[in-house]
Amino acid sequence: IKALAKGGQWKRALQKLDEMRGRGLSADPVVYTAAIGACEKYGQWEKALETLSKLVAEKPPVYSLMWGYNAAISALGKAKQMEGVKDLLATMRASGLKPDEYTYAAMMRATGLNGVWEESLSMLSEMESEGVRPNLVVYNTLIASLLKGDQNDKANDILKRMRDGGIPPDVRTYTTILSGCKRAVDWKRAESLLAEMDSVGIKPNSRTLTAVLKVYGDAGEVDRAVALFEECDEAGLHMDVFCFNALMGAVLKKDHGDKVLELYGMMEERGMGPD
RNA sequence: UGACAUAUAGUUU
Repeated sequence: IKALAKGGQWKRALQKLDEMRGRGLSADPVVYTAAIGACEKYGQWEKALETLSKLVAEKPPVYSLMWGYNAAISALGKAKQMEGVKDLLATMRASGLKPDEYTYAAMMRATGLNGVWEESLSMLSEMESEGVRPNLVVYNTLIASLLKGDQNDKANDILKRMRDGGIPPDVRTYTTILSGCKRAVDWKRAESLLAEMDSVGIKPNSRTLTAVLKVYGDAGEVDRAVALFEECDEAGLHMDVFCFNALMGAVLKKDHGDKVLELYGMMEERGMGPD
C-alpha cells in the first residue's frame, strides 16, 4: 500500500486495503495509517475519512484508533479542512481517546496552514491543561504557525519556553526561526543564530542555508549571501536546487546578471536542472 | 528474531 501510494496510485492502494478486508484480514493499524497517508499525499481527504470509518468499524484497540485519528487529522489538516479537523478532535474525545503529541502537532499544523495562529496557541494551553507535555515537534510546529502569522515575538517566547523546559532546539527549529527573519535588520540575528548552532554542534543543512540566503537577500546583503554559500559549499554541505534558487534570487537584487549565469552554470555542472 | 505506519522547517512576494 505504501509502495502504491509512493507511485501515485492512491486508488489502487485503497483497493488493496479493501481486498484485505474482503478476505477477513484483521485491522493492522499500520495498513490503515499507510492508506490514510496515501489519501493525504494526494489531497483525498474524503477518502481519508472513509478509511478512518472502516478502521473504526473494526473496533480495534485504543492505540490503533489513536493512530487512525491522528493520521486523519493530519490528512484533513493538510487539505485545510478545518471543520472536519475539529470534528475529528471532538469525536476522538467523545470516544474516550486522549489526544497525544501527534494529535496536537497535527492540529497546530492545520491551524497554522489556515492562518489562525491564535488557535495554535490555544492548542498549547489545551495540551498543558490535559497534562500532555509538548515535545520538540509540537514546539517546532507551533513556532512555524506563529511565524506564518508574523507573530515573531510570540515565536521567540515559545523558543524561550522550550529551552527553559529542557527541550533544546534542533535544526528544524533554527531553520524555522531563520525563515521568520524578514525585516532588513534581521540578518544580524540570523548570523547570531548560525553562530549559536555552531556552538551547540547543530549543522545547518540545505534548508537552513536556503532560509539564511533569503534573509540576506531581503536585507540586501548580497555579498554576505555569496560568502556564506561558498563557505557552506567548501564545508561539504549538500547543495540542492533550492539553495541555488535562493542565492540567485539574492544576487538578482543587485542585478548581477553575470553572477546569476555563473551560478546557473555551476548548478547544471553538478547535475541539477532548473525546477 | 525481523520488516512496515500517523505530526514540524527552506527558494519562486
